[in-house]
Amino acid sequence: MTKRVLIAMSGGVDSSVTAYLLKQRGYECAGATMRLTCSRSFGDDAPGSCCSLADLEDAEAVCERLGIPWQALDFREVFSHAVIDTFVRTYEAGQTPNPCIDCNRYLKFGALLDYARDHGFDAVATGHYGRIRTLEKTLAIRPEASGDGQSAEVGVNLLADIAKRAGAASPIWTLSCGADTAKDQSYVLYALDQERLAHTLLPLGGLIKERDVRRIAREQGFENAAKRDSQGICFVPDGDFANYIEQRRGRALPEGDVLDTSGAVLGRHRGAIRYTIGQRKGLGVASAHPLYVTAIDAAANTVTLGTPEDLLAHGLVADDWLWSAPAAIMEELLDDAGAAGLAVGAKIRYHHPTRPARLFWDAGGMRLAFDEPERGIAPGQAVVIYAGDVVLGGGRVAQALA
RNA sequence: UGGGGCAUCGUCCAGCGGCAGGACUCGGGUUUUUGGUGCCCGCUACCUAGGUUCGAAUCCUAGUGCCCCAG
Repeated sequence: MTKRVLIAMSGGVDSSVTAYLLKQRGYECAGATMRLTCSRSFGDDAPGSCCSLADLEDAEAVCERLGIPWQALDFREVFSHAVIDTFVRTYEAGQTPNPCIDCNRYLKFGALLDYARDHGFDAVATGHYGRIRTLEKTLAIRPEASGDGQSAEVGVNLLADIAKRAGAASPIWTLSCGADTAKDQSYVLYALDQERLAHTLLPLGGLIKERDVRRIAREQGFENAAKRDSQGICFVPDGDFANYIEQRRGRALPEGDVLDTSGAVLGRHRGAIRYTIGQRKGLGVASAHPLYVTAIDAAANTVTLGTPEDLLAHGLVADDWLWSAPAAIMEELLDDAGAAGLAVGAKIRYHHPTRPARLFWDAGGMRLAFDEPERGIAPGQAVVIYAGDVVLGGGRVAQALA
């Protein structure tokens, strides 16, 4: 029986090629474009936002060209609550949010996936650069998998262990890095659990964007073949998120003191939300050496600056943890690992190397201890753990540990 | 107001007779479906007035300001 797939169409190149590839493979396809922001009339957003009129037209045009149905879905309310509110609240708490993570979790693989399954679709597809396979297949192709030495080795053992513990039960799904290492998006997809992975297709995972995807788009005559990659926060097209938050709150952010690590006042800041841990630019404080934001105290409304050394941390506590790998097995593995911790690779931010670490299951949440100290661990950001290039799960950084 | 020291980019320092150099800040760019990091490019300065010299930020004199020690 032909599988029915709902494709999340942003109007960009990636999702367009996604639709084309699935059509080629014989899926029964339909395209959907989510309307996410609260512009006054449908699609009057500035260029660069998620659902400008031009983007909607691009998505519709591609579907028309492919001969598949297209629809726009109004998800503004979910987006506002699940993504924007969290974004604002996190900043106000002195932390640094990653709205794309929430958007994937609650929109693309949340509301959209729910909608799809409610409407007779078997799966949702997106243009993300990540690969979903069965664990069996992942283990089979393991030898040629690239990796960063040690953690890749660790990964093989872990994955084999998971397979062993799972026995011959229902298939286990793995989420791996995209083949295009420059575009890999596995980090922002860690909220895809087994259930969601079973109903998700990422046909671009094995392709290289500039080499393959754009070529296919050109060959198919897609208008958006040369369209720029999206970047920045889609609901803040001009990138001035501090101003966005001020607008949304209806008042200016209070000024506060900029301190050094001893507590001495170095200057003033125009709102603590303008800063993030590890930030160097825009501090307005001159010294013999560059200074970085090492702490943000929302309650005291202060920003503390220090040296690169002050940014080093050996571990972190994460909350809001989600397993991409089978949860029961992962928890069993953690229990068995005990005080030694579970050896994994950990990524504390997007576009950052995976670093060897040990994972512990503490009372309050997950704790990670890095083999070598990490720089600039920012609360609010996602930490994603890997076995080799396979995503095991992730959470939200609650606190860095010295 | 006795003695000593210092006055150079917005900030901190280098240059001590031959076209003023760096770091930090700031601005721009690049990278990036978060923020940040990184990388590239750029910006602005010799306290004032005389003098010595072919030539002075650099030497001399005076002035002004600041600092330290003696009070």
